[in-house]
Amino acid sequence: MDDSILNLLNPQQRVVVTEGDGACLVLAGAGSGKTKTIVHRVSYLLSQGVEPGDILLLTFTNKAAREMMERCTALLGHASQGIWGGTFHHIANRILRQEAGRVGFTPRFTIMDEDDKKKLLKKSIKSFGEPPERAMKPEVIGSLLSYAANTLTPIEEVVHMRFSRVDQLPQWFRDFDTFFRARKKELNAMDFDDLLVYWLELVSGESERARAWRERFRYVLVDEYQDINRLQDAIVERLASHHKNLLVVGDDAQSIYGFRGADVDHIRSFPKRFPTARMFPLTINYRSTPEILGVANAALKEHQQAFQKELRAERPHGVRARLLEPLTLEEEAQAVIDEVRRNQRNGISLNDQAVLFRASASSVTMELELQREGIPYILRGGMRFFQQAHIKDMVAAAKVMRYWHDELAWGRLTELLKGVGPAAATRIWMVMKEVSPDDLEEALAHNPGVATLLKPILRHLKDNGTDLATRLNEWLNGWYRTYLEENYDDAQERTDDCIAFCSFVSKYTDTEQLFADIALSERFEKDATEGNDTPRLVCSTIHQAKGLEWSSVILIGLVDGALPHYRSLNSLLELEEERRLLYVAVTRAKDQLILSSAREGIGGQYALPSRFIEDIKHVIDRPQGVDDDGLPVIDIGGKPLGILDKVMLLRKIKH
DNA sequence: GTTTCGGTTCTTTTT
DNA sequence: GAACCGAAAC
Repeated sequence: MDDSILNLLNPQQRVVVTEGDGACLVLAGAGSGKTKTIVHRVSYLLSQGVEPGDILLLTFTNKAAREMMERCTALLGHASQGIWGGTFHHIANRILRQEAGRVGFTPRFTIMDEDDKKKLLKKSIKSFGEPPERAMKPEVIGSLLSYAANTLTPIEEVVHMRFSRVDQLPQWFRDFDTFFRARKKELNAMDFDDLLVYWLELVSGESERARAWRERFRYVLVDEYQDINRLQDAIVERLASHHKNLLVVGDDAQSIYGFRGADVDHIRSFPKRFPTARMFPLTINYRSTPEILGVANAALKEHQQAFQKELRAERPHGVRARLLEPLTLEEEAQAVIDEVRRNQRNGISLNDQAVLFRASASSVTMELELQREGIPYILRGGMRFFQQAHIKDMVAAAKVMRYWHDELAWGRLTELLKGVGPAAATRIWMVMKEVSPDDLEEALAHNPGVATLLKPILRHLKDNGTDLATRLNEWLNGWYRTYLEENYDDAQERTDDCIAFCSFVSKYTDTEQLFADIALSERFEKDATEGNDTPRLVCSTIHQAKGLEWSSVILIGLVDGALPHYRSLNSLLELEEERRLLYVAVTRAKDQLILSSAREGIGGQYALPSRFIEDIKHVIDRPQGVDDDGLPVIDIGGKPLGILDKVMLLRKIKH
């Protein structure tokens, strides 16, 4: 390897790059050049003669995966081709497409998103029988099953811990789990958890293939390791069990995926589980000003950390972080826009600014105001393109056109028809599943009822020799557009989305890849942002912002109920995770950090300033003229006012 | 037995 | 908005 490249690294980073063999735990604080170090490690391995195909890079979110692979390409050019890199789910999909037969699926298995899974769960519960002794929503049942899968805990145990007094429930869950698994195999459909569950199955045991996969990757590197759950950890451990080169990088202060089974304990216990493991701290922060780091450190002051690491600021001093305390959400949006505009005047491009929030709902008002003011933005998080009902209808049509025998897709499509509900949809599927497109005529002749119902859409679904995108277009113009017009008042926008979807489809020659990319939301966002170089303000959830950085970061919705989220308030563990979310948000900022805490919460409720403000108030500037409740100072003489009095008074003043 | 319609309630975070 | 529930309509 060229020494000049090594010289771009600090001594802490360099030692990871050149001595990262065996089991290694890199404790990388926010902004300490974590991704840079991984990418250079890869570069170093290649320079030592390691084949690209022998390296596996794993992360958790699409964004982080894309960032990592892009930086590999930037540093290594075409030499990076052949490296296995992506999210756990992405790599699982890639491997399972080759090996599906070994775990009871065919290579064309479909991937269900949360909605599909919920629907199937509901239907399965109906046919299997409700849980005894207690009514339970399908979501709850689903999340218990998912938790069990992701933590490698027997479902009975999970249920027993959660509902200790009900003694038939664990048994019911065990049987239902078996039933549901079988049902998914019957449908040839996997949910997100299954991708990991079957990947683990594939690499476990003593079969020839399992052993081959365990020997497949000489070097396994995992980024954001603090977000790993037990299932993923088991996969990683197996994959590295032969060559034993496992390098994990993470920061226990940034663990924010507890809700999907992630447990900081994995990173904290890494040295115990791999006794030969070496630890490498990366403690120099290159990203943020000392002022911003000060806020980050203050936010974590009360937080229990296993690995104490004093993050050192490398950059010179900048401006102090500021807190805005507007009354309403409109005022908050307006204040944010003022800041954004001021930054633009000071030469900070929209590209280098971000508005972050805890929950997508917090962004609604923000979005409206941005639109009104004509500020270009991209929204990350919340309802994604492929999750919208009309796009899912298009996908279902595509699946029927392509695969024909797809029960879920048929169900979705037929229920769009007038006079078809769940019952008729099942009847139609019973006919279609026995029939191939060729002998369709005959089957329909035997089932005139079904034939009548299907008449409006059938001719669009039959193969006519043209490519998928063209056929989707015909289906859209021939029938679906009319359906949208009859059912939605925003039919035009939805139609436009469908047209965009058709052009997306036309870029693929490999349909399986197309459907996988849709299910894993891989390519679309990249696609949507390509070829459009207008600078845009990023509006993102904190989760989606992880690993990214901007010159200016504005965190909105810093109120109790949003951050920390009200559903986390009664669990100490979850509250800690909320605190880490604040830490992640703060450490995204390079030069300027603005926090905003409006008195109006989601749904017009009165909102208190976030309890976390208490911990950071000495390192931020609070606005003048605001009292401890975050409200404008009101003095009407006489005795001090309580919060409620003040709110009532302010309402009056406002109107 | 089914579908449709109208009113009600809620809306964390990601793969 | 959109998912859900109960009641009316087919």
